[in-house]
Amino acid sequence: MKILIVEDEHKIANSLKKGFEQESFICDVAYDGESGYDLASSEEYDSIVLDIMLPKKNGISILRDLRRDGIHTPILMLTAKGEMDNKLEGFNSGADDYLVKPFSFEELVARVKALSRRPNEIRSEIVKIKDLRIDTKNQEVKKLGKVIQLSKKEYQLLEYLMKNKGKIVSKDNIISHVWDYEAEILPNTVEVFVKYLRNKIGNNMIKTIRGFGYKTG
Amino acid sequence: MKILIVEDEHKIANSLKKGFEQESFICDVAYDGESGYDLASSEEYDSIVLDIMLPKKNGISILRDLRRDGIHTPILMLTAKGEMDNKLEGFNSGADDYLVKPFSFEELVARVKALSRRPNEIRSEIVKIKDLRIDTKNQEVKKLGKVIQLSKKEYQLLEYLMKNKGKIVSKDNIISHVWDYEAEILPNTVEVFVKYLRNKIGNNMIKTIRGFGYKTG
DNA sequence: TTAATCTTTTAAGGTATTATTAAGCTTCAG
DNA sequence: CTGAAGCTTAATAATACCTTAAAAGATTAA
Repeated sequence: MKILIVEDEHKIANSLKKGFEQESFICDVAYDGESGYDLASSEEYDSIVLDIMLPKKNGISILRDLRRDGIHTPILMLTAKGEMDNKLEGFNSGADDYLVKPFSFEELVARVKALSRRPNEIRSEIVKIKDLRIDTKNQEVKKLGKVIQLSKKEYQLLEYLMKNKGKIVSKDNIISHVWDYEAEILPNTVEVFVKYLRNKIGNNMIKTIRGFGYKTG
Repeated sequence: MKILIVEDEHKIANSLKKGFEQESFICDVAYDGESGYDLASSEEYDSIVLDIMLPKKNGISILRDLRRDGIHTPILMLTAKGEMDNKLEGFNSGADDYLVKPFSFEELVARVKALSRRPNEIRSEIVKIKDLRIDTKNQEVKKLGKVIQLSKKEYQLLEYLMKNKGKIVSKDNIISHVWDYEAEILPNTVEVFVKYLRNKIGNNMIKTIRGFGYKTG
């Protein structure tokens, strides 16, 4: 179980870290909004504990940006009492839970555990190559943050290629995985769809390995 | 703080009751599904602890009916290990938390406290997109402050779409969530209801993602 | 109850998009 | 140079979705 704590008060942050480690969590800490956002974007966490008031980039902005990026890691917001008005705002930006300071550490742990235990069907898997990322839950493809519209077959083909990034996949392979079990499809159909994809996501993403198949990543 | 425990094993139920009373909770117990449902409908509780396997009416059915009745009391589900598949189902039917047996009593208390402490903002959740807002507590939909009259199914569909705003929901998804568990409904029915909704709330709210489903927000 | 009204579901026709095939062209290895 | 493998484009077939209307179920009022 790995979590991220984003909290600018070093004293609080460190005692939280200690506490969670005692509960056998693996625990990263960020002391400002920007590095919090960067870590949350690049690492895979089971949950994120996120303070609202932060230097450089506030918690709500982080939350909003992460969700926009297609990152659905469960997030628990920490709010000071005076920030009460932000609660609704936080929820509306996609927080999964929140806790008002001061809170008992036991309660925080219980909630984080609850969040992390949520079945991952709710969360989504994200595969990315270069500047292209697909969100397998939302079946959404983005290049440099811009959504690319794909048809169903195009999407399925791309997902298959990207899930096998680094490997060479033959046309037969593709046919048996992307089309129905015993679909009678010409290899040319695959070529055509590769062409469609290249038109949409760029020519440099899918490489042809003559005689063997295609390779991505 | 008043809670309801619905558990058919008298031994467990009674020891839970004792434990909670020591934590100064007021505590009702029901030993089967039907009386559990009746109590939950007629009394006001801060939280409900609900076993899944129950005589007469199972936990998921109780949960679903309560939510349908507009009762949003926080509910914590108890699941035996073998019932793991039901977790998702539980969450999807509107459970707020769940615990897998066997669990420590301390953890149960912590979670129930956490649930009961949740402010009503969560329960009567207000979801809004653009100039449309729905109040899930009152099942009221407003556009630019003006109330929009929706039929039951129309409302349920809209709520489901808006609770998943930003995500693509497939017709199958919609069918299994908005209609009854084993309802035999044609995909066309969903299309028709989308049309009805669009007529009432405007065409720009629900986007069609051909081949995948619909997206809101 | 019965009629009147509203809601839910099915059915059928139309349209636009997507999937597939075919045919000619290009590239590359031998 | 040649033949196989792959690329590309356009044409055709299939299908998803929209729309309208009407049938089937509920609900309400008289």
